[in-house]
Amino acid sequence: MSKNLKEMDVLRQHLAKHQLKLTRQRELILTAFLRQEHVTAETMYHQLAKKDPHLGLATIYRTLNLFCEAGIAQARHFGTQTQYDNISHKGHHDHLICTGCGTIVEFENCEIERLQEEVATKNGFVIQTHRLELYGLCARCRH
Amino acid sequence: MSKNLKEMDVLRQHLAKHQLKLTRQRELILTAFLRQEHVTAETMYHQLAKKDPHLGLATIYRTLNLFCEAGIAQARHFGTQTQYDNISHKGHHDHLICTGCGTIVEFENCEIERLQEEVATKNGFVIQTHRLELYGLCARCRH
DNA sequence: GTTGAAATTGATAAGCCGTCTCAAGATGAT
DNA sequence: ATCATCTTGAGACGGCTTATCAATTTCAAC
Repeated sequence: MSKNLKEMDVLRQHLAKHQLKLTRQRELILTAFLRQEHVTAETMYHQLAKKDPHLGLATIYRTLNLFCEAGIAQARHFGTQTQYDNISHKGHHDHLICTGCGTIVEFENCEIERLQEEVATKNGFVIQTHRLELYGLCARCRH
Repeated sequence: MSKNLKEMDVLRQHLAKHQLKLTRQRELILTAFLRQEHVTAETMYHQLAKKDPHLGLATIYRTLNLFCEAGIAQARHFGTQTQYDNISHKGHHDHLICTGCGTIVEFENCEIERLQEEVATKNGFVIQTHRLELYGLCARCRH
């Protein structure tokens, strides 16, 4: 629970700094968001329909984008949809994707991350986020 | 020119294997495509409007997707649009992307490639292709 | 605790990108 | 040259996201 409080404080500070207000909806969406690694606006819409049937889809989009600006979430385009990643879940953001059956295996490799930083620095960049996807055939699909 | 011939052969083989036909439009689009590292359908549409004012946007989308299936191009979602990358530019298919100004710096890092293979093998995968994008701010946009 | 200016919400319209549809035209095996 | 088949172009369509706007909520100042 202390973890959620931390994120809530980040949000509160961001709101204060930009003259925005803390609403019931924003609290509700943040709490639900922090329970998962990555979501789409649509999935949150369905998840939260039980708790608040009147919560609008537009509000969810607006709020998730707000989280991105506050540095709590990170948007990522996956296929045709936008995934919102929970930044506090470090690691496991890279994907091995089987082109045969569609299986997705998440992995993390510190050495690769380190080399990425190295490349960025060499080019004068400061990395905010990254995306690494390896496409291939899993053991089963190779037969 | 020998390089273009090679890609044209790859396309020809793919077409033959799938009972598809080599059309004037496909040749035109391939030639223009091979001159660049990455394009969007929209930019090609404008570029080619001079050579063939009647070339439709749908045809460009269809053809670029065909190139992906033939292994000549690779689709990548950037922001709200889809970028089609020229795969024949070996060694420069990884990207550093500035979230400020949109600048794209291409790079290659053998060590990262090696580690990717390692991760894949460890998980029973054989890599066919991959995608690595580092998002951040370039030196200029950081001020 | 009231008040009131300013921000937020929900519902829906609008927008954007990419795909689908289909009649007209091009291709290429025979 | 023929003709079955594939392709094209133009616009309609569809999914995802953002914009619009009247009604509501928040919160700082009384």
